Amino acid sequence: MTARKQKASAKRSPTPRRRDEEPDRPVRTELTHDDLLQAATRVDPELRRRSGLLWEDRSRSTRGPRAAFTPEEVVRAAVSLADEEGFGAVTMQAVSARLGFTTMAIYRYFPNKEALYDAIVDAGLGSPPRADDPSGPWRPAVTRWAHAKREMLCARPWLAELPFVAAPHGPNWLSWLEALAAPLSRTGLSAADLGQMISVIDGYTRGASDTSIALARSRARGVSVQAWAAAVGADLGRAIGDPRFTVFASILTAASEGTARSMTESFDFGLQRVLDGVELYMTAGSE
Amino acid sequence: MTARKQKASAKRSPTPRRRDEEPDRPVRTELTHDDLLQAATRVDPELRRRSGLLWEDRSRSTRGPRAAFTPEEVVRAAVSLADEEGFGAVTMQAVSARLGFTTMAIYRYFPNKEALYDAIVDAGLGSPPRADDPSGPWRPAVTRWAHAKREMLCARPWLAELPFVAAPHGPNWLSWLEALAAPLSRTGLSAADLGQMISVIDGYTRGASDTSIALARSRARGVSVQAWAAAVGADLGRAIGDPRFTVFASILTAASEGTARSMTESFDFGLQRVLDGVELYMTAGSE
DNA sequence: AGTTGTTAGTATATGTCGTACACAGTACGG
DNA sequence: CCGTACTGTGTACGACATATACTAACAACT
Repeated sequence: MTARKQKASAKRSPTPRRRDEEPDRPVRTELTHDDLLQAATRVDPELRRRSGLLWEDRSRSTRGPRAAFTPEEVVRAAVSLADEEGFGAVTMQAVSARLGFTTMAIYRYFPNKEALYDAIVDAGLGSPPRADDPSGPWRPAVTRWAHAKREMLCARPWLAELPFVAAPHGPNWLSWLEALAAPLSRTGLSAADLGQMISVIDGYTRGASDTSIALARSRARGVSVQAWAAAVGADLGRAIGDPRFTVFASILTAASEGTARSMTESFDFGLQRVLDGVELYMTAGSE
Repeated sequence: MTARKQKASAKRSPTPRRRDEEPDRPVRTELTHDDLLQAATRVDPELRRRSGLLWEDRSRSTRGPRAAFTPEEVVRAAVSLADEEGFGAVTMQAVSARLGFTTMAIYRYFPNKEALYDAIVDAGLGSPPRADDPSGPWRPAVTRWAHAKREMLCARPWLAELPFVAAPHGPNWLSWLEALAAPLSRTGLSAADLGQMISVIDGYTRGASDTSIALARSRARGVSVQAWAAAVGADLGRAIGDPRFTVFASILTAASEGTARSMTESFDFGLQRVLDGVELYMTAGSE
């Protein structure tokens, strides 16, 4: 009955969960880049395995029957499933059914659903666009990068449904970072500052795309743009007239009668403000 | 068979996809603020109900037996469950068990899990910090807001696991926006520009907190900081030596020997760049 | 006070999902 | 040409969301 979950709620026992090699070291909130690389030597075996599945060549032994399909086919099937029916539709059964095999067949290739998800995420990210001018000015290149990333996220709105920072980072994830780092590095900023700027630009791109992503996700589920806007608008509209949200309400009503910007224009406007800030730091630092 | 699994909530109608009042209107990608408010009049009934559950007073009729608990208690139990054991532990069974009732009892208060999640998200957001100086300069106030929001997200890392832009926005969600809008409005920017700046700052805050959130989430699951850093570092470390990621690898190695910034410092550094951009636009526009 | 209808929590059942485990067939390497 | 490592399959189980039918409480109207 309910006794089983009783255990879960009462389990704040002396050993909370997983054990690590350093048992009672005080937890530090602050973390430096140094820590990051220092610690990379001793890796949690579970996460190492997940990461390995993403990066290492998985060539199978020549013994036994020939494999009927490849991990890539599994991932392809899963990605198209997510594209067509949303991320929630990606179940082990649905993926295997699409391939024409039993559910358990997938487990020969991926130890569990998590591992499959890791692969799906990296595949879903795809490759960043080629840099058209590898020595041109940084700012238009970065602008193109941000728009491309936003478009990619809108095209695959299910990507934003999972916390992919926590997951192992695959080749495509790194490729996107590299594609941003390359033009930025032409600014002559220090390595430390470059890392910062990457996180500023990537952070804005990801965060400011949220509304567009949500819209794209709803549309993928068959909700019309009108219905979606109605739902969001109705929520925001509750601010109007409520004494707790006077400032926000005034923005809302004023904005509705002013010149309306499209979402892409909004994104670009914000991006240019962010890049202004980056540029200001560069010029102020160099002179 | 490709299991026809819609989102569980949308599966009752004979037609798989949800129908809207405007059946075949061509889908428009671009959306203006105007559309948003225009359309808010005709609201999708399902979403309206979810939104109503968050906003409207749910007083029950006086007939029948007295209620043994309130929706607030359910939400409180669910939030503490998420805090303690992660968002994945929030199941209908676990929540009800924690309250000491049967699973189905919750369905008297929330029509389904989605509706409960809506409430949990808004409760998890909590209230934004009180503005200490309602007429002081905008920039420190906005800085405090961003840090507060980041801290809130790190304290409840499970909030970032769900796409809460798509969900109905509750009172707390609007409160956070209001708390950011208030100091920003003192800049004298136009309403349209204010809306933009809100999305810039909120977008950066949300996006740039990702790494910290992921760290917090791992820690909440009992993974030590060292193990987490090891996993992330091991992935990033794969860039080093790989000809595809030369620029990024050089940033990585150079940064590791330079002065290390803490994550909070990094966040603030980026935030100040963003605010520089905002400020630049203000001053450039006004003079 | 007795009746009645609404409502609250419960019991039970069904279908989906992830995944453990044992199996039977396959083909390489000895 | 046989053993063995590996293949996909069949079956089973427990967690989970939720529909449906129930029992009992209790206010309102006789």
